[in-house]
Amino acid sequence: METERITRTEPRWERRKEARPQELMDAALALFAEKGFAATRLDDVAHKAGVSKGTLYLYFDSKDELFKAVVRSGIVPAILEAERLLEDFAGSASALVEQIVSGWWHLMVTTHLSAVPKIMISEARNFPELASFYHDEVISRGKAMLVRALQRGVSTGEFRPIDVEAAVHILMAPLVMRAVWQHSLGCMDREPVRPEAYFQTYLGFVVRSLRRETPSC
Amino acid sequence: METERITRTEPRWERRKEARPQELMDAALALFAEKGFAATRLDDVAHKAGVSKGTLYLYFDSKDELFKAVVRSGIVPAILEAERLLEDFAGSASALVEQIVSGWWHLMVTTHLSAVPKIMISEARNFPELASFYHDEVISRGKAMLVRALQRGVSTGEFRPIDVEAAVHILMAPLVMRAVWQHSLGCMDREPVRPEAYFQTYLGFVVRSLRRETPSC
Amino acid sequence: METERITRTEPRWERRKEARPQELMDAALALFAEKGFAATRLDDVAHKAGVSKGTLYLYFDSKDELFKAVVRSGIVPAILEAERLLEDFAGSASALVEQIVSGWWHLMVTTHLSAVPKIMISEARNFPELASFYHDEVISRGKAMLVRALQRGVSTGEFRPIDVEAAVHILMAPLVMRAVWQHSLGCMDREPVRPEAYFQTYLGFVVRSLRRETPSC
Amino acid sequence: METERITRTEPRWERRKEARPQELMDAALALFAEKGFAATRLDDVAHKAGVSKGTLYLYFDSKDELFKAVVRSGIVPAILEAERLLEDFAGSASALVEQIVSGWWHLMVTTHLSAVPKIMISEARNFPELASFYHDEVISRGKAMLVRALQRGVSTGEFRPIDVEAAVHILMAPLVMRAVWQHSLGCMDREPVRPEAYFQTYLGFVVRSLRRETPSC
DNA sequence: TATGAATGAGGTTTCATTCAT
DNA sequence: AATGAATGAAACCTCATTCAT
Repeated sequence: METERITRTEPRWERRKEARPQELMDAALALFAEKGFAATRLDDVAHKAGVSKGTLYLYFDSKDELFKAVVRSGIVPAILEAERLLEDFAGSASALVEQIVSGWWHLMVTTHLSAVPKIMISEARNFPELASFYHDEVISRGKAMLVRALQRGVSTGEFRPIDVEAAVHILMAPLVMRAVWQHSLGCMDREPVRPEAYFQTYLGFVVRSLRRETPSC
Repeated sequence: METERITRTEPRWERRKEARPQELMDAALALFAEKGFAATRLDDVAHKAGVSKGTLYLYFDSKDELFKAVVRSGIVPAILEAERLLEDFAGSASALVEQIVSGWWHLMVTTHLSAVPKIMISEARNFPELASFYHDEVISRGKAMLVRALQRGVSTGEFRPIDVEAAVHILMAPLVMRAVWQHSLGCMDREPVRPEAYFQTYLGFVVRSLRRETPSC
Repeated sequence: METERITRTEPRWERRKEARPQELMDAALALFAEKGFAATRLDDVAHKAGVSKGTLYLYFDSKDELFKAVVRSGIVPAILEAERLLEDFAGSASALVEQIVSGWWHLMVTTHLSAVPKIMISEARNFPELASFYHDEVISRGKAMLVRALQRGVSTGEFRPIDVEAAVHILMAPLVMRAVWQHSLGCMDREPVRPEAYFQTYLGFVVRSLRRETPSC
Repeated sequence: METERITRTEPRWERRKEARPQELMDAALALFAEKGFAATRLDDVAHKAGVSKGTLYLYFDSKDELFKAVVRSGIVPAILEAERLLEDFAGSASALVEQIVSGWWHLMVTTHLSAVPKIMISEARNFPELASFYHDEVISRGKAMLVRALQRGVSTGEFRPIDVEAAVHILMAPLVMRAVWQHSLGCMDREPVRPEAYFQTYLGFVVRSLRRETPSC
């Protein structure tokens, strides 16, 4: 017992109060996205974050609260930033729409947040309160931005007249779907469509779908 | 609330045993779509189908097998019928595309099958074998139909040149997304877009996205 | 597998829907009395009752509900019967008091219900709702019986004037204490006082405590 | 609510480490009495004593040891003092008995020690060793004092002949019960009996129970 | 064939205890 | 001496699965 004193060099654990919540949420985000909420075990979340199960409960009151924290902290900052960016956008309606969809695309490509839409869609029914929160804080506000952009284009005559509400859903679908797909059936694709090709083709579709008809000669 | 049983016309005691599997799969489809796979209890499935939990095991070996049977029996017949219908389609590429998307739309609107894409997307990662099956038997074959239609349009000059693979994903996204939405966050929409408006707007987008550019004067 | 067919003579379990609840409550009563509520494991309760843990949950929603059921089903019938017996009691106040305390003593000696006062006293603070129920349904009604008997004795001059409310507590204390003692420190007594000696001495004290002073000569 | 700290007169930083164990035991006594042993969390004990959980372990090796220390330090000094007081008591047997019960009553009313009988009764079965200690050091010695007093009264003819062992239990029951009651179901009493009324009525009962029968004329 | 009581593995959650700071 | 973050064993509870009836 007293004989080996030098052996233990590294401590059994470290004290990392500040970093823990984010590490745990990152681990949880990944697992929720991969397996869904119910199939994710807290043991695995803790293990992935490099702590024990008990530690998780120092920072989150329950599995539900962890899930909510993951969604809230993951997406709300992004929507806020988007709103700030667009606040005093000066360009054409086309450019504005392109800015919005590019912003979303960029967010999904450069971060792990594409998992959030997937888990929200998968689990909305089991978390009505969270779904309500997500609807109010993310979807409504995201839609509002796009609705305003389309209405501006229509009223200036830059876009043809359209059902703006329907159009927003239709325009966003390929972007949301791509994110969702990556975390579910996408891994089955033998020859997945490359991201750039997908987005460029998508942009081409958006432009042609919206612009005013050029009178044929 | 959750207790509403499958409607039956025959009296209980004459129910032929051949009908049982389908009744159970119907009940399961509804509950899987609503709550997800893990959160659905077999007790509830059995109760909704009007039988006891033990009976369920006379027809399905496990919860997993029930799930697979639901997906398989729900969607494969539909894809088969679609292929048969399109086999000797004679019209233009536009008409062909419209036929395909209308067929899907009709299927989703008139049956409960819109739940299948939702649960496949939600659970694909937990059922790799089933996901593989679904990919091969449903997605690949569905995509193939649309790819052929687009290629035909492009080669005849009816459509502009496009990345056909990407286009298929983008074109289907608003349709799949609509189905998925209904079974998740859709219930949060205060003023949901009416189905007809959605589909008509969608069709307008599809047409304008694909057709050859009219040379401006 | 197929080779040994005669070996298994007794089934893995029996179906005893009717008897289970009482068996479980009996087991729980014994263990709650011995170890207290928190220190009793449901595993042990189930094992003592000869079933598995899961079975317990077929009959009781939670550990709390099991505890409440034990108390309720154990004591309420006894109090009811006591009230019925005393309803048209015709003898003297002394005889009435003796009837009441003898009834309690008999109940404690001939059944396992002496555990109920012990666990109620030990756990009252952790189950305010149950304590309230017990107070209203058992203690209040028990006290009421004794209060009436004492008042009758005082007003007929059979007993000396006393503070009836205080007297009830004091008179019951040796009876309740004896029950409680048996389930806690009693097992430490090297030479426990025999039940009959205890009760006879007690009765002697009661009589002398209550009866009117005989005027000294 | 539970957070009220032990009142301190010295400022925090000067608190001598000698005071800590008693502060912790005071906090523990209160919580053990209120919730029982198992339901008391060491976090709460530490918090109530104004220290952290880790500090508690500097003074007590485990929750069990803390519990034992609480009981030991709470009650042994009291019994010692009682023995000293009674050692050369010169009055009548009646006065001696009254001195003993008054001494107990006073102790229970003026300190928080009434919690000790309650927790010992509740937890005796879970702590056989402690129960044994308590039985030998407290109950036996307390009983011995009363036994001697009664025997003296009987042999001098001041008391009537009685079963002394039984009488001791019966005489103490109303006192012990009152202490126990305060920490359990007592809080349910709508109109609790006032302490003075209780004790005076009790004393009246004791006197009449013990004194020699006055021969009726 | 049909039932539903019984099972028990596996998950979430709590909290006494340890130990890096 | 003091802290409180981290641990992990152990408890409650759920529910897919089995099997006596």
